Formats: sequence, C-alpha cells, structure tokens
Amino acid sequence: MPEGHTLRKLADDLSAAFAGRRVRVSSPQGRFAADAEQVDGSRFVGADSAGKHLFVELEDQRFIHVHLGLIGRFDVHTGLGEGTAGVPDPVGAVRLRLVSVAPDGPRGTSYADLRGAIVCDLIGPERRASVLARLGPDPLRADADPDLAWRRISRSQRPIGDLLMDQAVLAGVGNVYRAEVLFRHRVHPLRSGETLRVGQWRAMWADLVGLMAEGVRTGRIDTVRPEHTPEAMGRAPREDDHGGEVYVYRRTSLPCLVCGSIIKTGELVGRNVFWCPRCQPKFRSRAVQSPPRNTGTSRGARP
DNA sequence: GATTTATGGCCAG
DNA sequence: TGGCCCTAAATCT
Repeated sequence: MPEGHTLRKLADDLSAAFAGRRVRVSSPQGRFAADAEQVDGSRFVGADSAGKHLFVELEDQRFIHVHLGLIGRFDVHTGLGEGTAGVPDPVGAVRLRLVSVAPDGPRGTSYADLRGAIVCDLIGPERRASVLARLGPDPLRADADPDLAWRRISRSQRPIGDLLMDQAVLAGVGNVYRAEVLFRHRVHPLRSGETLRVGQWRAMWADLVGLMAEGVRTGRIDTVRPEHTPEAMGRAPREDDHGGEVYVYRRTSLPCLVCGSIIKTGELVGRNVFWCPRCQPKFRSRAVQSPPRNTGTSRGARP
C-alpha cells in the first residue's frame, strides 16, 4: 500500500477523525504498550506526513512516528456512533490502536488500527526534526524545491531508477511511481542521473506532483493517460491487489499499452523494476527525441 | 501446511 | 550485496 500518497491521505484521514479529541492509545499486540501508556487519554492535535513518514501529534509535543515499511497498514474507521461499544476487538497483530473518547460530537466514535509497521515510536520534536532533515523534497508538499533533488541527480552516476527511490534525494516516491514516471517520460531506469537534462527532470517532477496528488484523492495509483484507459482501449481493467491503471508496474511480459512491445523486468538495488524496451531506450538516442508513437498504423497496442 | 511475495529501509560486512 | 524486520494474502505442494 504505502508510497507517499498513502501516508498523506492517512494523515488527512486521521486528522479528520481525531483532531481536537482525546484518544485512548493502546497496543493490543504489546510491542508499543509502554509508550502507549504514556500518552493514553491525551489530546490528538493532528497528523502530518513527510515522504513515507507519518507523525501523529499529541498534546505536549509528543509525536507517534510511524513508517509502514513494505507491508504495514493503518486502517481508520469512523462514524461508529456514540460511545465505544461499537469498536470491535482487535484482529491480528495490532501494534497501535487509537480510539476517540471525547468529545464525540457529530463525528461519532472513531478508531484506527496499525499493523505491520516498520516504525512505531513515541518521539519528541528533536527526533522528528532529525527524521525530516534526512528527507529530500516531497512532491506532495507545496513548499518542496525540486532543484534540491536535481542537484544530486545531475551530479550522480547512479541509475535514475535508483535515485528516484532514494528518500534523501526526493521523498515519497516508491516502486510504482518510479516505474510509471520513468515510462511516462521515456527514460530507461538504468540511465545515470547525470545524463538527464534539467528540463526532463522538471517535467518528471511536475508529473509526480500531479500523479501523487491524484493518488491522495483516490487512494490508488493511476498513471495511464485518458487514451490508454481500459474504456478508451476497449481492454479489461486491471485485476490486481493495488487496483490502479498503470503502464509498466508488474506488467512483465505483457504488451506495452503504447507500442505493443513486451514489458521487461529486472532488479535494481534489490527491488523489481519494470520498463518498455522500445518506449524507454537505455541510452539517449534519436528515439528519445522522436519517441515511438502509437499512430494506429504501426504496432497495435492491444492487450 | 509451507512458501512466496509485496507500493521499505535498516544494518553489518 | 545479503540478511533481517514487520504482517497478511496469494500461491505453491
């Protein structure tokens, strides 16, 4: 589930459910129990995200720092009516549970369950600041400066597919957005950062800003342009656990939606990476300046 | 029932 | 680079 858009949406959902209310904080699974006890019953100030990090702010500048890692989930449930009678017993390994206690008001009771997170720590403002200091610009933050990322990308011989996943270069992009933004800009994942042009980077950044903002709204990752949607192409929608419509992510051995070439996969710094060998040539070439286009006369773009 | 996989990231060597 | 951490669902034998 978690790339930056997931954490931003989660922060928004948590704030909507709990901001200004007192919360019961518990750890049914036990690992967060000692910390939970310290802040149980305190007031929930708000939640915010930075890259893939989530900070739940409680009164007195106490923060619960959450990182979902690869498999974590934080499920928020609202509108249960008055009182805690409708809150179900925890299912599975619930590391952290928040339950609203007062004031109930028109929002009713809310609860949220955290499972599988790689980080769930009670921290202060100093620790929060040090986490933030290690992150590159986040496309979901209006004040983010893409030039900070460009300075590192343009000086690096590392593959762009690696740099895009490096949270110190830019924060919030994960394996899906990486694969998709590279496809949309016809850049091969193994191209070294220093071979990119600044205009290319700016276009990729602007694209990430739009795609990820859309992801926050919908809770899924959709990256195909209108002409490549299932409806426009008359193809079956994706049946997949993440649900979004994408060009290359986990489409190994399937035909490219644009040119029909077979999507390739490989490994880059321990993660699967996906690309179209025709739309994303490995080296800068005429093909990059005059990309293959689906004119309908050459290769069909059938599923 | 056991193994694999997943939108991450840390650490040691 | 490999190992490890977290959990649940999908995919094997």
